[in-house]
Amino acid sequence: MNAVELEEKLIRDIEAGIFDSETGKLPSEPELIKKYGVTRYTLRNALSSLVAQGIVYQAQGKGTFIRKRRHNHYLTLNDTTGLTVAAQHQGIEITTVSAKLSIVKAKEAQFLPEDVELDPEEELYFVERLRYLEAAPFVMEYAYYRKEIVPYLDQEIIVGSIYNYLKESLGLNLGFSDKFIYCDECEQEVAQALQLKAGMPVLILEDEAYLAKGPLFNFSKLYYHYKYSKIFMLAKVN
Amino acid sequence: MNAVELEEKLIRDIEAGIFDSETGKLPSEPELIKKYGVTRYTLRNALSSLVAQGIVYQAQGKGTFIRKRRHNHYLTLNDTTGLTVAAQHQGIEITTVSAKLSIVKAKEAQFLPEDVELDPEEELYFVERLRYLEAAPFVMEYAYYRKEIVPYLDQEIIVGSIYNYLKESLGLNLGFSDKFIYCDECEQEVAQALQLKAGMPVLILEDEAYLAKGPLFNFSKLYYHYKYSKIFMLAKVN
DNA sequence: CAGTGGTCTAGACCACCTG
DNA sequence: AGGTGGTCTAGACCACTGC
Repeated sequence: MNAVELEEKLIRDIEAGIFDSETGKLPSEPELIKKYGVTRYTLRNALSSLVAQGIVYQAQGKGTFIRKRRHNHYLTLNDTTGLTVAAQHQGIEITTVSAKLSIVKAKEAQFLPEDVELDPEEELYFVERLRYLEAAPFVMEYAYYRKEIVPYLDQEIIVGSIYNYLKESLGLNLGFSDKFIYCDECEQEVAQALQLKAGMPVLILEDEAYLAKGPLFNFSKLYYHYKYSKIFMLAKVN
Repeated sequence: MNAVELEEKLIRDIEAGIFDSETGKLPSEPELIKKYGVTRYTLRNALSSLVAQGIVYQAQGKGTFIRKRRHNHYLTLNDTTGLTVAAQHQGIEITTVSAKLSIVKAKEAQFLPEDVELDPEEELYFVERLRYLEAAPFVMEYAYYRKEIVPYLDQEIIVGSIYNYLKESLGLNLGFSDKFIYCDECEQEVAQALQLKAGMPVLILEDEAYLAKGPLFNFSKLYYHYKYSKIFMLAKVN
């Protein structure tokens, strides 16, 4: 069993309630090592992933404890998953209600990445998507993909999961992404899509995504409806 | 040399430009191990901290590379530091222009933590602070501290770094904190403090902070001026 | 194929908490 | 003092990249 498998097994076991439900205490590391037949390295990797997700916390000298959470938020931001709709696991669905595809040159783009200088003549796919959370407008996305890295996109692909297509069909090895979060007054075009009024708040997420090998392949700007968007994150305190 | 010392040394060496400035490539791991006299475990811990800060990235089969960044943001959110003012390193200062301290019972609090049930009669310190970034109003903070864990606060403490006081003077062992980020329309009281108008956007950060041993000791709500607040974060892409 | 980072094993010692 | 998690050592094998 590797770290990822162990992590999934631990989550299942926690949800199944097989550990002490009174105190929320997990067995000690030596016991878990025996129970799951892994080394301490693998166990601790799996556990630290659970810690990062806010599922458990570890206290030196005491043990590992399940966290009781009553979170009621839609977006989760963390190291390993980026920004995800937490509620998707609970059956709440995101649907793409409109998606538009075009090709533009970098010099014509509405915005450019902060950290990478592009050739003005470079061709980019431009994807505009409006997505709903259940029946409510949730996010208006404007995304550019560098054509030299993502050679093909079509309408069918962009209504689904673009990242899955990049990984599965194109075999791209995705690496990391920079995210910038802020809020601003909503402009007319976005306001209309999200059924807001111009000047009302909107939560903006700028994203610059890189392949594992280093090059930028995608940069985008996502406008979230402020009433349905709450980002969750866990941090170590220093 | 331990992982933290190595991390600091690596940052100094990167800033000093001692590595290949053309490609940004660091020496390979075996070479760094020799150079700094540490084991691979320690080296990789230090490097993964640099990765989490967006200072370098690692590409399997290729090497470790320095990232060129031109970020222009004020707030950094990451695992190990929580939310920090990035620009502080560059001489931009945060000053507390007003700070008010009172004691209330939990049942009288303006808001309560999502994840912890408090005794309505429990006493809390309530700290209201307005802080400026240079000459502009930056953040209005409303923070509650559980008196049974933080037995003493006074005016002098709350104008400075409360967390430093908790660590250094009270010897508390801080653990982790949940953070919720969203935006909303600004209410009158906050608007006035931030020199905004009611209804304009405001970036809100809710924070629930726990000791290493597990108990909640602080929960707060920070209202950031939307024009000066941009949060940076780095994520692995799956 | 050689060199890179990614994962894992096995074991030691340290720091912290509780009784 | 004994048990807990936190850090570190030393070494092996795997997966990916580029020549």
